[in-house]
Amino acid sequence: MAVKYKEIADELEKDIRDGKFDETKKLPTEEELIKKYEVSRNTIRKAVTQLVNRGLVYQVQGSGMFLREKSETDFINLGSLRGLTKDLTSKKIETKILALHVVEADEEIAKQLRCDTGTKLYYSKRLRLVENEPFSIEISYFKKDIVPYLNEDIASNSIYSYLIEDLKLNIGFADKVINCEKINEENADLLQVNPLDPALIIENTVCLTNGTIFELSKSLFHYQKAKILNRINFK
Amino acid sequence: MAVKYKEIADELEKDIRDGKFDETKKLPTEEELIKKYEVSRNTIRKAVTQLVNRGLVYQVQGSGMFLREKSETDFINLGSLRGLTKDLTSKKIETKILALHVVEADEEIAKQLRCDTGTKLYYSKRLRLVENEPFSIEISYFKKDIVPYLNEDIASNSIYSYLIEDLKLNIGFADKVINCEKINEENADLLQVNPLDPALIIENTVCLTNGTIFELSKSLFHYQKAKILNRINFK
DNA sequence: AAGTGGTCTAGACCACCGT
DNA sequence: CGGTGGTCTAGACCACTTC
Repeated sequence: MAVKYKEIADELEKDIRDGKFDETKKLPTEEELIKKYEVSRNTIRKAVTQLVNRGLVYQVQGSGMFLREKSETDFINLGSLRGLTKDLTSKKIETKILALHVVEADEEIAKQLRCDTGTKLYYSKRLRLVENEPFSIEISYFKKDIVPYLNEDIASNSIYSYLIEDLKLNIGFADKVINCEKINEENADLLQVNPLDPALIIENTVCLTNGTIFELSKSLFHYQKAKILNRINFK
Repeated sequence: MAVKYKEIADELEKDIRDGKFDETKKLPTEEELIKKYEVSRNTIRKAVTQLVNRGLVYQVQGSGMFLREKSETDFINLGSLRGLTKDLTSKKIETKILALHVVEADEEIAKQLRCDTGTKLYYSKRLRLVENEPFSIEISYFKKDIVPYLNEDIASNSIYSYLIEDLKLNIGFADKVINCEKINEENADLLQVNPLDPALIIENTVCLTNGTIFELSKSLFHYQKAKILNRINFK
């Protein structure tokens, strides 16, 4: 880390989650935070901006910085990097690997990944279970030159933890497209719903900080169990 | 406006949309923008941060500031304040008002709006048509003390334009919950789909900058016609 | 090594909220 | 009016990319 404003943001986030400001529902003033952390005002403001972007805090000019109401837990957080493992912390999550191997990009995938057809990719298909019940099906393609190695052990846990902590990938931004469809027979079977029941779908295109696309994924969620939460700030 | 960094952000956004940087797919360097707009570096950086948050640009340390690929048009943009009218600019949008009147908050709504039961609210139910076909059903509750007046004429166009430009409301942040359900008979009829077909749903709780909740809405989208786009930045 | 973005500081002045 | 956030400046130094 070693970056002050991020460290302060993370520490404040922890304090917020620990309920340290629950009585007042307010953060200390900028002045107080400046003294506490011994940094300049801009650094405090940058840290707080992080909290605002994370949906934890809102600022009112002339009045103070307030906690947003705690969001429902157990929702899928669109803005969070890692997937289920971090979103549904209170639940038991299991992963069943349905497929994991190297493939070559066909024309369609190559176009979406902005690479040549034939480029080597990891293909994975996983069934995620929450509290022992089928929750989602996740199909992913990773560019092999960026993710050179993947195995069942890694894919059974959080792939993203591996990408970030082990491979040290710098993940920058993503496009997410959400819609819903009638589910097909094969997937209905996996999610234990009826064919033609709805499925909530997120298609995800993920880029490194330098702009390179490295992952394409499609997740199908159980329509009765999954809800997506997104906290938005205007201004 | 009168705020420099927002003005610069808006001007740059316009330039981007006008294709002014399409050849290089890069913004001018910070140095060049500082000279062009005659402001300090921090002001330029704040303006660019806006563009990053809007999903238009990404920054690469040591290299430059690059345009993100143009997103599919005709998607519902989760992050945008106004609704369909701004998202699907290329399309013909019509609104049919199914209900619009003042009601008193029942227990359930009062709880969600953090107000007393019996509080006066505007209730509206609208059918939105895109290119002459049913697209979504939008049900909204507005606190009447914050939105004192609403009529069919306003609700036929963009309610949000009215709230912002006429009522000068300062809209701050929102919680959006997305899921999908089987549609009921009445709504299936309106959207011209079959009962039990899927519906994509967004439930929205909107607050002013001072933290007051003023709107609650639920939108049901035609499952084959609606896609939601969300551009996310990590870091 | 030169170019370009990222972090941090110190200080000035403005705008808004509440008493 | 005092307290608190919002905008803006000017300058220093660091980190990464590119050649």
